[in-house]
Amino acid sequence: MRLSKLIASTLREAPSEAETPGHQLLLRAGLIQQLAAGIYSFLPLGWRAMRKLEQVIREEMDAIGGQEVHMPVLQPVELWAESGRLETYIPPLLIVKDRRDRELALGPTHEEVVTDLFRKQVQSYRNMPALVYQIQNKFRNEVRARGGLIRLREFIMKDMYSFDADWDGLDKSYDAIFSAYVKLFKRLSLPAIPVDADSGAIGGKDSEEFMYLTEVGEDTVLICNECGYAANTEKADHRKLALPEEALADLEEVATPGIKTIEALAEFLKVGPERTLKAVFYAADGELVFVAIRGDLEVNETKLRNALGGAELRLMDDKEVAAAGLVAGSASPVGLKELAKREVRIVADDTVLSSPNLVAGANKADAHLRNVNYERDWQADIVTDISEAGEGDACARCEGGTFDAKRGIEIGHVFKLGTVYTEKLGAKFLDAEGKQQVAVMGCYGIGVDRLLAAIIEENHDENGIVWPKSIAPFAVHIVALNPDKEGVSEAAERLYDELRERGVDVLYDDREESAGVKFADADLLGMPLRVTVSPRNLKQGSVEIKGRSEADAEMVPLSEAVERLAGMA
RNA sequence: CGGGGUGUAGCUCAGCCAGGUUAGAGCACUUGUUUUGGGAACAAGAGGCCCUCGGUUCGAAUCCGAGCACCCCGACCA
Repeated sequence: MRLSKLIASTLREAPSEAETPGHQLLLRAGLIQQLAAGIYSFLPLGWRAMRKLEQVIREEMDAIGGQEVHMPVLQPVELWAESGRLETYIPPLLIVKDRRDRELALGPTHEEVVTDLFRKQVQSYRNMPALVYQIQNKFRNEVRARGGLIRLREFIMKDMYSFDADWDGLDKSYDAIFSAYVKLFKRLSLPAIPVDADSGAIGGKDSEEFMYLTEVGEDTVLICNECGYAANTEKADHRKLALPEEALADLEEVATPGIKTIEALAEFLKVGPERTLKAVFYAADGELVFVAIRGDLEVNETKLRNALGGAELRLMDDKEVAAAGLVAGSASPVGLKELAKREVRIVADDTVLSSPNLVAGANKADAHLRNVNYERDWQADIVTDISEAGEGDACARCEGGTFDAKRGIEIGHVFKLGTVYTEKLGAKFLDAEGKQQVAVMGCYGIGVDRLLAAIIEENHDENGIVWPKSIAPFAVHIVALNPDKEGVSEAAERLYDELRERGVDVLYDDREESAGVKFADADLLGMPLRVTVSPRNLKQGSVEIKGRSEADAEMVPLSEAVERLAGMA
């Protein structure tokens, strides 16, 4: 490719929309162009990198027996009704109507479609495990796009699905794909670590995310400084402070004028926040949910959502709380259901079971209750772990370890789905005994655009991108200085042609630009090898070869240049 | 959806508060001359529905109202 003909130009200044170094480089190097929030075009260089990246992913998926397919973007909503996700999938599906008013969802993921494919194609255990994957555009009705390619509304995903004859088989498939991911990220020069994760709207049991740790990440990962246990905050198990056992004391109302927060309450009554009961109100699909949690803990909305069966959650504001006949600053589960003007569900964190004599609200302003005890004074509809772990909290997986918090980008996610979809959609096969069985499923995603963004975030310096060889848009970048002088242009053209004949991907800077501009662009674009052809070098019968990450260049005789470069590329 | 911010040339921004000639700069782009090893110099040019709609006014990029878009923080996820 001749740089003079490239339909994208480099930018000296990054558009103001970009904040992270990676996003700025993506725009400055002319790899992508935004069309709308979370929707981007890939320009020639960006698309070449994407295609190479896809190819590396394909090789790793094929290596473990993956079979590439291509499934439709348009998915009949009836299929989603069959799996039960038409109502529960959050955010809601993007749905278009065809000319006969039939509703089609733009696929945000393909569990339903692939399960349908499997049930129609595979009838025997002999064809299993079945590993199918595709690399394809996904559409999500995201609440908020973010960070360039980090969070998109339309994006490219590599999604693989495994179908096994039994649960042991699923474990094996999962492990094989897990290992393939480890290998893949290593090959891409990207340090990514697996962490425990919630399975969210996809469903299923075990699930791990591959995180690239970076300050610009949007997820928070907790890592135990003792045992190494790593988990997304939405999933992390922490050891909550245990309170000493004590005899239950009598309920007692105390005046707490103007006290509305746990902090103020603890201060006012001279007790630790762990001796208080915090009340938080949520609207869960319109239903009023009262969450009771010890004052020293925070609500983990993912855990809460799971406890409520996947409802869409929203914190209620004080007005809504008041409209329900309750007092936001002094709410209490004691006598709550009698007082509330509408149906209310009470969800309690499991710490309430072992935390005696707490201070809770009195359901009226300026008053609280002492010695509130679960069971005796109030009961919840659901009692489970709904508290969020944070930095410094004790790890539940070992003795003595505490969590460090890190930011990360989730570039891959693997799930053991089990039989959630295969049962609903009737994906059955015959086993060795001729008995009908339901297939056991797993799914494994990689966000390809996001992966590209992470690779750039990880592989750049102050001058630009430093492409890993495996996905660089071009292997060699020829810089011709003073192309109109002393045979420079001829030598550069010949090098360009001969390298291409050898199958090397070459970018050729044939523009009439000053040396400074050309070198700066070469650094910005970041191809692994730079060859400088100039009058000065040609006088010695040489060209200059420099690796993008090397400090110094090497003079190589012109006659050997093609051979050398072809060997290095 | 809640909170914060921004919309003026391809990009970065000034002008707006205190309304008043043909709306500016730098970068990028075109032409010419001179340069030529780390974002050159000079000269000449092209390029703007000042986000949209409505209002106030003799007159609106500027003031007022509504809307839209984009960015950031939270809920969603690859």
